[in-house]
Amino acid sequence: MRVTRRDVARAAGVSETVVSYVLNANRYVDKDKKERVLKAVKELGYVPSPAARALKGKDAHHILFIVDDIVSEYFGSIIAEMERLVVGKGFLFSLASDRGDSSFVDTVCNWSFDGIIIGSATISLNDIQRIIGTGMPTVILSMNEYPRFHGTYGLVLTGLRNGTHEVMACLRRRGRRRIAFVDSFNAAGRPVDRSGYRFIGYSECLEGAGEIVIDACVGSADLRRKLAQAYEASRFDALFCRTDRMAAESLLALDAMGLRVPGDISVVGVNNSRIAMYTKPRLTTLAIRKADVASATLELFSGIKRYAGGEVLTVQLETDLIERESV
Amino acid sequence: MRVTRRDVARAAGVSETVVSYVLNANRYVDKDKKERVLKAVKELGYVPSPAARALKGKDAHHILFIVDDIVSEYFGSIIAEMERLVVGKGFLFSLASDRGDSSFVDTVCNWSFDGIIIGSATISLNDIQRIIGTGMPTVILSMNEYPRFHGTYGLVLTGLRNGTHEVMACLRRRGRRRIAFVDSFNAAGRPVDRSGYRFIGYSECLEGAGEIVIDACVGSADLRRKLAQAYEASRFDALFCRTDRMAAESLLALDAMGLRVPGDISVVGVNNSRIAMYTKPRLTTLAIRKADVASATLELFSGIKRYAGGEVLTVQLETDLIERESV
DNA sequence: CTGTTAGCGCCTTCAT
DNA sequence: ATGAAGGCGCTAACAG
Repeated sequence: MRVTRRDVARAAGVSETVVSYVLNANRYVDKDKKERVLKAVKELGYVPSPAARALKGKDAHHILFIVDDIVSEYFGSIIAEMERLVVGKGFLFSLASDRGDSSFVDTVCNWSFDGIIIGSATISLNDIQRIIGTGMPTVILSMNEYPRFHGTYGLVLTGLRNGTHEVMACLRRRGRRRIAFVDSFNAAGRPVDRSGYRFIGYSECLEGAGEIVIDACVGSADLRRKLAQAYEASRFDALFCRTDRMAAESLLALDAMGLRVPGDISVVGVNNSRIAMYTKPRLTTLAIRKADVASATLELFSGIKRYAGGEVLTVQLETDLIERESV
Repeated sequence: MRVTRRDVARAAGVSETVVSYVLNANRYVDKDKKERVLKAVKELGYVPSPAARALKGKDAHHILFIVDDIVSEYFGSIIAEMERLVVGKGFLFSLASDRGDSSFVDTVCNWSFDGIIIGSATISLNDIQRIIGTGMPTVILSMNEYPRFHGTYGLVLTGLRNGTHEVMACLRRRGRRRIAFVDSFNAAGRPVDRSGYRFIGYSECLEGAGEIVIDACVGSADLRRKLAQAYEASRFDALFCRTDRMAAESLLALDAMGLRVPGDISVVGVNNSRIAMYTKPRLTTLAIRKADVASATLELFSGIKRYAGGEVLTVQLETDLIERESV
């Protein structure tokens, strides 16, 4: 059955308090007793109940990741990296997808997390503020330009803006001048978010050329239609796509339109996801350094706990442009 | 700050106990008071602390998913489905990847989950038994033939075995006779697991033809080499791959070998993941009904809580063969 | 150096 | 129909 501190205490022949002291290493404990405790802990496989710890306001070894697309492997790989970094320490990672309904924030606020990662581009500013307001260490994986929130929190700038500059430069080097921006699928089919770093980076590199934007499409058919339309109107010679998935979809669409990649058109995606390896031609893609994101985030969590003066701790990361066959 | 039951009680002008009674609906409470409580709850955005509930052994609204490959979108889509089913009820989904070290099981056992899903093919039988032994509702997403564990638990048979029969039949209809089985990547490069339903289904349909097996490869280069070798030896005319990813990798390898798909060789994957849409040719794939997996799992959780007589509750699901261009 | 004690927020008898 | 009180497992003063 469940093994509690009491069991350990009995097995080691000490009082329950001593067990706590040993495990939290916050009191000097007799060498001998200490060893007995450690031994008992190991033998019984004792792990302090996170629920009880949480109740006392202590670390719960619990990290929450708020995402907008659970299926995206982007989040999965970051979690995998973080897990690697804390393996053996008994951490638990949870996922919450914000599906527009703010009520999930109530839920979030009543758990105790050691860290909350906001990796969703669609979560409302108000909800972000509420989450930061709980006092739980929060870091924003910033894909967008955000206002300054109130309180202490972390900001990981993944480098998409500069990375996009690189993409654009690469495209230029290949002689591309009429570069279009392709947004992600979105059930609502709304216009591209101009505060996203990808788009900002894109528009900063237009060098006088007019912007060509394919707003969020509802599905493959819609994309196909809009792409054809845009080609008719603008004769674009390159596509910078918000994600690899969109780049892959675009590849299909272009193929259907009889356009050759990279012969006629260059295509670039973002994320270096598995998909990018298997398309034909293989995708050139802007890779976020996921391992860096993971370690930076973890460090920010402890940083936030130390300084709580209301400042925002920022980490700026680099990206890597992975050139494959599609440019 | 954090809003507790006490705040609600004060706001509604009742005692804390009444608040509990209203929320748990396990006592008759005066209509009027009840409404005041509900109103206060809504206004304050009160959510009972899961930590405190867990400590009392109540539902924690917390579900754990144990996986072997976090990056795989398979698990992500099942979680997404489950989330849809319980949206608004304040559920939290957590991920644990078993990385061979059993110590994570100690951790798992000391949390309180309302449900634990075992979706890992590599977790040890011993660990599974320990998890079931905690008494927390456990369901196994069964990709393999498993022994009978001790205790009450759920088993979701995703239908891979019959599904594989369909795949083989489809391949036969296309005139394929020398069908090879391609295992997943695996750092250890070990031989294919013959207790997996995919392999079982495969070997049941050999009809006298000898089996052709590509054991787990360490990476793309390894796969390429083994595939070439196997082709030399057996002149296979079809590949049934453990996952879409392996099918995609195989496509690349075959292309490098100068073999045409589906002209010379047919290729089939499993999972209907996004990848399958973007390869060239597009992948024929065996789709697991993820939405059914999600709902069956949730139902099993409540089933397990009701009957606790030591039986195993089983659900048998169907699959769908999605025929695209690669066969 | 170690044990005793008072909660953390909640649920559940037990009284009323 | 409702309130008081004990305790889930743990931590952190507070006394020895």
